[in-house]
Formats: sequence, structure tokens, C-alpha cells
Amino acid sequence: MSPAVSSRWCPTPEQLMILEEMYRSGIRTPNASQIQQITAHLSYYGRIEGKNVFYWFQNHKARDRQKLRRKLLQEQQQLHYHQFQQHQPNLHLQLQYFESPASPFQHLSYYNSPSLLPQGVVLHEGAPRQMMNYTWKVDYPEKVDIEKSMMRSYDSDWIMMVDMGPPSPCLTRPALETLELFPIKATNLKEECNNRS
Amino acid sequence: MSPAVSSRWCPTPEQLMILEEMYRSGIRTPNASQIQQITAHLSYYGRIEGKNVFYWFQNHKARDRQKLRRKLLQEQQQLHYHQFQQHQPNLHLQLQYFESPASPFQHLSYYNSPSLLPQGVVLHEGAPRQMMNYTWKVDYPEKVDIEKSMMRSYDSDWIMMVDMGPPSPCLTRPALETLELFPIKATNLKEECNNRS
DNA sequence: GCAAATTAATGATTTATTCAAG
DNA sequence: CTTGAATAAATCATTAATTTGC
Repeated sequence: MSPAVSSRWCPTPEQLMILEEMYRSGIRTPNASQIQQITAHLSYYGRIEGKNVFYWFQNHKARDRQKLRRKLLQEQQQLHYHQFQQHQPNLHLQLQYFESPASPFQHLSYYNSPSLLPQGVVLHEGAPRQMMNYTWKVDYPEKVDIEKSMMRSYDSDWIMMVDMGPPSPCLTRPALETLELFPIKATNLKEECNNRS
Repeated sequence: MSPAVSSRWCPTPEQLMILEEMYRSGIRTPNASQIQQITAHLSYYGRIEGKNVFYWFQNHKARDRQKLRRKLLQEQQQLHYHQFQQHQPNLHLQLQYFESPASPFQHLSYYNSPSLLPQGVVLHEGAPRQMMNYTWKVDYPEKVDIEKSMMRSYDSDWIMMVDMGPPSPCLTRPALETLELFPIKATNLKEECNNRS
């Protein structure tokens, strides 16, 4: 029981800031390529993996929605409470979610440039995590080491990641030219009310 | 609108048979390594990708649960109907799901052998799918083309795939040696009954 | 002040739902 | 109607905030 280092990714302020900026810019569900890029970019500020980026957006989006939902619901109740039964049809249920308003990307546009047919990305695997720790030889059948020339016809873009085991010492890069840090908008207005336990 | 070939994976009988056998053997949520292996194996019988395997297990597990749920619910109702209010406490709610009974793997054991530290798997990327079709240069920052030696310390095991496009002509291979099949065991049904439309 | 004890956030997984090809 | 594919919701688990007793 000496985890030495944290078992889960802990975003640095810079990484967080950038991610949030991207989110604000409209990015919600980055695809594999985007994730790779973002990961590459953010890895400069500290250890990070594609799945971290993937999960971050998933969670952020979900919790954002959740927050909105709650807020609206609350407002609804307010109305019900104060103005007595003066309810809008069914506004309180199901709000529409829109990926990106219009073209809010702006300075983040470089994350959205047309595909340059990225060769390939090397993924590494290791010991499985959960239930089975088997692993057979991972020599890929002749089918896989196809070339880019072939790749192109494929417009693939999956991702797929799975966690693994022992984390290595956190080598959070120091440097980074002084990003002025402004009040990291991490304002999570705890506005919830599910009292657990 | 002439996709030339099907837009989605269409499992060959052999692939399906093998997948089902694995499922019966207890495999439910294969990890990245396993998926890679299974994919490799099945690719012999026709075109297939990791995500197909991933999704297959996801869907199969879910629909299996769903089926059971429905059945139980139905039985419950039967009871209610016929035997009049003679209900078991709350049996109809929340039954436990267990991944693999004990060691039901048996002849499928080769899919569960201990990790051999698979070098790496080459993933390819291509044109994004949905909302943004940008793609910048995918030259990975010096951080990524690390060697396996280093890899190990990383606790990754993600996989990250994303769909692809035009499937190549289905080259269904024949054969496959008769796998014996035995009973399922998995369950997990939570409770359902949402009759849609 | 300072830890142990609680509680709130949030990273990581799993499960349910939805969409659409066939 | 079945089922591959994709997304969203729910849940689990660990870390950071914070509260509290000394």
C-alpha cells in the first residue's frame, strides 16, 4: 500500500486551463485524432494520456449538462413554488444539447485543421488491469502492419484505451513559460443537494 | 449512396460462433490486450477490427441482461397473475451479476495467459468522422515514440479506436475447429420494463 | 496550527439508451 | 426486428477541500 504516486491523472493548472478553454471553444467530443493532438500538446505541461483527455471531455460535458439540468429544474420549482402552478409545458424535461454553437473555435482552430493523414500512432500495451491478467503474444497478424498507403482508404479513427497498472513517478515538467494564471475558472459551484449517506 | 460495401461490420458465421463461445466461456469485458488478440484471431475469418469485438461484447452482454430481465419480469407477472399476490420479497429487483463464475475459461485459456509485455500495437488514424474534419500534423512529440522499455512503467493499456470507413471485400475464410460450448452463467439484471413506443 | 474525519470534486468504468443499417 | 455503432447517464473510486477536535 504505497502508491508512491497517484494512481490517477491529476491535471496541472495549465492543462486544465487549456482544456477548459477548448471546451469553451466548443469542443465537446474530440475524435481520436484530436485527442492525440491535444494529448501531445498537453503532455508538455505534464504527464497525460489520451484517455485522460477523452475522459475529461466526457465528464466535463456530462457534468455541465447535469448542472444546467439541475439549475433549470430548480428554477422550475421556484416557479411552481412562488407563482403557483404556473408551469411551462414540459420545459423542465429534456433540454437540447448542441455541440458547437456556430463557429466558436477561433484561435483553437489549429485543432481542427483538415486531416493530414497521420501515419500511425504507436500504442503500447501492458499488463491487464482487472479480472484477467493474461496476455498472449501480441504479435499482430499480418493484417495489421499495413502501410499508410492502405490506411488512407480506411477512414478509421477509433480509439480505445484501457487502463493499466503501476504508475510511474510523476514527472511533471516544471518549466513552461509563465502562463499568467488568472482565476482558474474552476468554479465548481457546488450547487447540488444529493446528500449521500 | 452506394457504399460499395457495407458500412458496418458484418460478422461471419465463424466469427460469430467464436465470439459466442468466448462469451459462454465467461468473457464479458475483454481488456485491450484481449481485444487485440481476439481481433487478430478472428481476422482470419474475415475483416474485423478491435472496436467490433469491443462493441460486440458490450452489446451482447447488455442484451443478454436485458433478455433475462424481461424474462424474469414476465415470470414475475405470471406469478402475480396466476398465483395471486404471492410474491417473493424483492427478488425481482437487482440481481447480482458476476463476470465469471469460477474458472470457466478452460479451452479458451490461451486468451488469458499472463502478459508477455506486448511491444506495441500500431494504430492508424484517418479522417475524423463527425463534427470536425480537421487533423493536424500527427507527428508525435518526442514523448511518444518511446521504447517498450519505458512503456512498461507507464500504466497504460488503453486502446483507442474509432470507427472507420469503407470495409474491404469480405474475405471470409472457411474452417475453424469445433469449439465445444457450455452454458452461460452471467446475469446481472437490474430491472427493467420500459416499453418504448 | 495540524491532522484525523468528513465532504465535495472529479477521474475512471460500467451500464443504459439511442440511432440507424440491413 | 435484430444488432452494430455511438453517446449519455449512472456508478465507482480516489484525490482535494473542508471541517472539527485537540
